[in-house]
Amino acid sequence: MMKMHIPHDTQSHDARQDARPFSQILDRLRGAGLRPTRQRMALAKLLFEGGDRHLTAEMLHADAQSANVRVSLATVYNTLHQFHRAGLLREIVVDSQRTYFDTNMSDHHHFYFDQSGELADIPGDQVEVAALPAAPDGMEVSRVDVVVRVRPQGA
Amino acid sequence: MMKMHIPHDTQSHDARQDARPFSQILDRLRGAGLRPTRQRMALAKLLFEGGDRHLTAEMLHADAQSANVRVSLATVYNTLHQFHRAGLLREIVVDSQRTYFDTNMSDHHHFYFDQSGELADIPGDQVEVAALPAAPDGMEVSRVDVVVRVRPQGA
DNA sequence: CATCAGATTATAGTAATTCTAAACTTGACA
DNA sequence: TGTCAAGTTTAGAATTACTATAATCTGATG
Repeated sequence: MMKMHIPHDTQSHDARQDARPFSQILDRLRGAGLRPTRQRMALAKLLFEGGDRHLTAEMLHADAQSANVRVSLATVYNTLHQFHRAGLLREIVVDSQRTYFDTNMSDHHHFYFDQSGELADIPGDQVEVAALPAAPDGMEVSRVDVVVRVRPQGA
Repeated sequence: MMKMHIPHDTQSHDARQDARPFSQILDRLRGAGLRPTRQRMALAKLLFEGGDRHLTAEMLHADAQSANVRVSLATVYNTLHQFHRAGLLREIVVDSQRTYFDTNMSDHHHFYFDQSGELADIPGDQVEVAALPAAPDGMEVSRVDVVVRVRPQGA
């Protein structure tokens, strides 16, 4: 594998292609007061080079291992939360006992497959919340999450 | 308090008034193949006599203690899940690490107060999901949950 | 009122996550 | 470029919310 010159979008970029997204991440990290360390940059690569992803800390940790990036699980947790605070990731709550992070920051909602625990994006324009109540006194809406739970037909 | 003959719906019932809601619960439990034991009936009383409530297992357990109902935490967990399966409670996922149950079974959505971890019902007609995508192949929608996350103004 | 499937309980176990404290990097500055 | 404080990482312990286990109890049925 990996021998032919196939044009693809996630692997084997040249330096030019990498430059744009990574300087963006670098800026974001610096802006958030986070040093661009080896671990953070490696995790960022794993997170943002693969298109839209939904993953848990354990999943990212496993990813890192298979990519021969040695990072502790504690660092994976820290990094996910830091990236979240820096506005690079979205946190999704669909399952108590498991926190998912979404690399897709655009306005959108989710399908949740109850049996498998998997998540899928619903493009933003396919869900429309037509009416919303006023936020309670002294409060403002920080986000509206719509989760469409699905199960195999007839289950 | 509690001295006048005010028509009310949740507290200080006489036996006649209790008969209706509790025979309903009794029927539901029997229908679900669950014996109406001392513990289950006591928890049902705590759950359904106080109007609409959002609570965790720990909260219900604490409630039971203060009402001098001795029930183990394990039984509280079992009972909440059984009531949920029997269609008496709704399970709400808004916070990884904490499962809430809602005694309000009508069609409605929720406000979630991020700082305090509290939940409030939004009446069904105040949220309107106007457009929904088709469920993925072979799947059917089991539920649509809308969570409006709020925070103190300016936070 | 004896039986026994079903219910309850204390306690141990588990999974996800967070904490801790020591060791290691990093970036700024001499 | 060497030094150092501040920021990071790490292994492992701790915590939290929940589930499993196995012994004991209960209550519907005959």
